Amino acid sequence: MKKQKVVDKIKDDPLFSLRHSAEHVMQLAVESLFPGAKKVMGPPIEDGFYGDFDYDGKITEEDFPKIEQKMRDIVKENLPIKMRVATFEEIKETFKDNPFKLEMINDLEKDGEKPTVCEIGAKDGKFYDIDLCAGNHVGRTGNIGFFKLLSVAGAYWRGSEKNKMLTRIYATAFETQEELDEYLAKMEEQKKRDHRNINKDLEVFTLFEEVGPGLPLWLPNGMIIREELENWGKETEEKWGYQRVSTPFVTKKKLFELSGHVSYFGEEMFKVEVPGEEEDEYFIKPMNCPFHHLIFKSKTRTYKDLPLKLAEYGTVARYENRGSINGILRPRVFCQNDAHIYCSEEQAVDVFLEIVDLHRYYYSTLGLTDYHVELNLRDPEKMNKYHGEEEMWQKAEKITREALDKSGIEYTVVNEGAAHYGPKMDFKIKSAIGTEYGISTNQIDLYMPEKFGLKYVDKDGKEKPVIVQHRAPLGSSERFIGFLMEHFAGAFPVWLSPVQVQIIPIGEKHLKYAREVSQKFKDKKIRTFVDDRSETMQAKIRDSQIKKIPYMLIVGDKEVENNKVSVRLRTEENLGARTIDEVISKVEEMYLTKSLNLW
RNA sequence: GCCUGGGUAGUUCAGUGGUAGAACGCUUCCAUGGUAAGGAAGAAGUCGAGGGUCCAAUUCCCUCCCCAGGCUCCA
Repeated sequence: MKKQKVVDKIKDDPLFSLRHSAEHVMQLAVESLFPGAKKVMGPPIEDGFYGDFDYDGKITEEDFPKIEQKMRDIVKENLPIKMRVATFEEIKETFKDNPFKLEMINDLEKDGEKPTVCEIGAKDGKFYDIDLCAGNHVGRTGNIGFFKLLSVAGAYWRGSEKNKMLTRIYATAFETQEELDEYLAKMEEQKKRDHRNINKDLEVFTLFEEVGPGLPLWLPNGMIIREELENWGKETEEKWGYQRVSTPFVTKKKLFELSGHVSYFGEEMFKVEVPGEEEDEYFIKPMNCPFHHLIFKSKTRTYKDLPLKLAEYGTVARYENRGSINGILRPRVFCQNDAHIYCSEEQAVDVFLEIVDLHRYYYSTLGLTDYHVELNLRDPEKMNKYHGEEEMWQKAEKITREALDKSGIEYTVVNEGAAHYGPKMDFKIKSAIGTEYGISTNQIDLYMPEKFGLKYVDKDGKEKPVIVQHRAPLGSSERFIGFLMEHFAGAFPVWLSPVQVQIIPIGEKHLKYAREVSQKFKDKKIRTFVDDRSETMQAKIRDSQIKKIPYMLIVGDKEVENNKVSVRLRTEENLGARTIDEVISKVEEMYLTKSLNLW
């Protein structure tokens, strides 16, 4: 289950009351079935609700049927659910054995809020219950609709790993059985779309325990996608005035101390043992930034050089949390579509605008339309974790906001996600099935020039440049391709398809002709294969469909005789017999224009 | 990292205190097909790794490794 937030607006949703009530019923059921289990809390979330319990024993998915049965029993009782204002005295007494509830009650009291409670059932009723609750309920337990428990998980109290871990049960509820079934079907679809599932048919990457977690090996198909994408990135950057550089993947600790990364990411860096150099610690680079700064510094730069755009497809290694590794979406080694832009303060807004345009170009080419920008500023409660002067930060924020406002792009402000050296502008993209991914991050940085002593010669003396730090519209090749696998459900556009044309000879006697046709496509650098297995045509078509190969060319007696090919698209469209030249020019056109269409 | 569940053939999975099965895939042979699975035979497994209990462990227990789903605030 994906992380979901409780948004204020869903409180108006009729499902909110229903799920909120269902959650209370779940609490009742769990408390009666597992003596000692204490409810802590449980809000509705976007797609359902969850309940957190303080319980020293184990609740597993095997227990779900009996919890659900108990819930149905409570539903049958059709008990009233009522809200009322309580006194702090009363509820402190009620929850005297529940330290988590008491903590919440104390917070309420501190904030000067009125404690409201909801009561389920009558005092002499079977399921009498009182709970601290902000309300919005359906009137009776009989109205909680159709529900299903989904999964059980551990969750830290208040999300901090220093706190006790509670048992969380995820569930969902809808007004009708049909809606519930529809939701469950959607979940199934999401699972099928998971890039790790798609990978089984597409053979993009593979993982080995002996290589290590989060360290994917790229298979030939994956490499085709990756190189097409990276070449596109390089060509585009060349057109947009970037210069390519390359920097070593191992470096002394010193460099990252200078950039301030060691104190923030020290634990997330891979250390390298270097015999005979004990006085210097070496690391595999977790980012490319400091190297690019040094390249800027490698000679005298003048205002005429600005904006200087240094680009690198740089492979970096980060020792990510074991639990957050996920296929190629979150590996430990990945290749960034990275670049740093050095410019004057006056140029900064325009440079930023150009970056927004670059994103627009990339995403519209790929047909990605559902995205927005998140502007991450400093967390006002943790101001001490950021480097640099207040004035510098304000300037950086002003530049970023001005650029975003001018660009007309939709953006939201988040007060906590800034990098330690500057505000962040992240692009969040939704895949075709609505899962949101943080793909690209872009930062403005007035701090590093100071740290690295970067200067350029202006008309009247030396000035500090502004750095647009780490801009990466295509993110990392790993995550981007993982995202695209889900987005396209494996059916990549022609230019990214590992095999673009599959030639399917009907019988063995058509093999020679099939190979001749294949060569004609290969001459045009179209990725073409002949399925020469001794299988039926139907089986070959089926296999090509599963691999989402865009074009299937069937050749049999008729085609050989007329010097044609029968074209079947992966959309199951049958275009009938066509001349080879027509097909080649069509495929070539779709390939070269990076079209999202097949014909 | 922490909680829960899992790890058996390339893949998906079944199964058992007496060292293993299916389907798909793969190889070979037969079949010469007309738009999503033709047939047969065969190869393929240190049952995640190490330790313990036992006459005997893939199965029971412990440790570790790997995989999956969760884990800010949000009554």
